[in-house]
Amino acid sequence: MKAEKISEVTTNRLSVYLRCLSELAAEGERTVSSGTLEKRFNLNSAQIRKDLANFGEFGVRGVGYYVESLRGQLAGILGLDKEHRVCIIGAGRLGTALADYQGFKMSNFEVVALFDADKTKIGKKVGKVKIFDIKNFAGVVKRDNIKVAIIAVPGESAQKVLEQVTAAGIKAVLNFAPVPLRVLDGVKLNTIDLTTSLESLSCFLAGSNGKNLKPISKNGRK
Amino acid sequence: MKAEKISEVTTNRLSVYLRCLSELAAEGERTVSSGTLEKRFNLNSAQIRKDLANFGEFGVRGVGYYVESLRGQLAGILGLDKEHRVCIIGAGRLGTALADYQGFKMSNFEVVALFDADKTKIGKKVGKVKIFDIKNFAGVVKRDNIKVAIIAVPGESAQKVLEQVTAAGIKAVLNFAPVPLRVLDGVKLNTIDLTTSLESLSCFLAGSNGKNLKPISKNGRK
DNA sequence: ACCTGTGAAATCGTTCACAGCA
DNA sequence: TGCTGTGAACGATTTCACAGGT
Repeated sequence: MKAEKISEVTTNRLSVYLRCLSELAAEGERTVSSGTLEKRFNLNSAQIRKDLANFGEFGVRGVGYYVESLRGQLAGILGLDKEHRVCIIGAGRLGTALADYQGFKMSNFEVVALFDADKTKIGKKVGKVKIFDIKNFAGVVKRDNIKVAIIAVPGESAQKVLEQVTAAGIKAVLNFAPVPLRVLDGVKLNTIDLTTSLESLSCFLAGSNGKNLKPISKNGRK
Repeated sequence: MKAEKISEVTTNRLSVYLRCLSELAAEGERTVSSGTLEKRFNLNSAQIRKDLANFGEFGVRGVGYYVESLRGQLAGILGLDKEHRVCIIGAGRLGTALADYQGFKMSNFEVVALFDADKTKIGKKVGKVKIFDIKNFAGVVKRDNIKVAIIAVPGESAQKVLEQVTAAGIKAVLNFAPVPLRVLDGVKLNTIDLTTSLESLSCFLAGSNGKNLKPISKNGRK
């Protein structure tokens, strides 16, 4: 094992492996080999082994991996053994839908606050989560020990909100605004860009990815 | 220009460039250089030029790119000049939130149907979009000329739904279920995996990515 | 026989650096 | 001079293939 930088694609796969293991555990499997994972979940077995080997020697030659044990290791590596307190900025459609999304529990995330600038929303609740004034952001973050922020505001305000978030000392941010954001060193920003995902489908349907590209000749304005 | 396979990361960036250009156009800029885009939106100028050069010679040496003209080219490449009719499968929280998400318009996507298996939901409407019985999937898809499907069902049913979707002839699918899915050749599947995005943040906070990895010694069971 | 862990090879993607055109 | 388009260098990631443990 090496003590080097692990790439993001690698850790993202760990997350996938963990879910596969949970499924196997639910079915009562005690051990699993990388080959079985390859066939069953169409992953690449060499890649699975390489990924895991970054963090230790979890497997047993001739046998495979012990499902429960590996599950625990992956949960630890991914930091899912501690609760993460999360806030959501933007109490619009997306923000409120996220606020009572049930899937957070699985990863030990707890949404504890919503923020908005709209006076008519402040003080209301979405499920159990109260909507606070964005002006009180830093105070609530400190008081409630919030470590993760989700940005669910329109693109125009995203950069400003991000700066507010990092100024309050938050180091992990999930962004849904479809704009390029600048972030300070030491802060982790993940963007989920629905627009790009959609346009990627559109591009596929238009055939612009595949082979046959028409040599669009010359630039527009002469 | 070459007539080769364009990678997904490349086309995803086109989508970003297009949004940057729209912003510049709104500000009245007539031309822009890759260097300006680099500084302003923190992109890499060489990469921008390479990406664009895959599709033609859009720039003018000594000048840069004509904003409006390039915008049109990119919209064409991404297939945004034609309307795409979309359905959403799963009328739960996520599905309904997506059904009246306003951002689809920007990319010329139109949500025309929701599907669910829950009898109590069928026939109701979310905004202007009617909820149909999933049993009538293929029929509605054909009748309404639907070309794109969004899967917003729980992980357990996602694979089955995907098979139904492809059986109905749909070739472009956006999936929100956090499970590995198998897809036929010729079908484009994009997955937006909220769980992985979150766990990536958690992993960062746990410090498992960075350098200092403890040499977790041996496999679990003895 | 089976399966992991891992160098080496192959592939893919990004950045550099500059020739050449406006 | 300013900027594009692009080969070449570099770096990262994936896959291969096999030595070695059980």
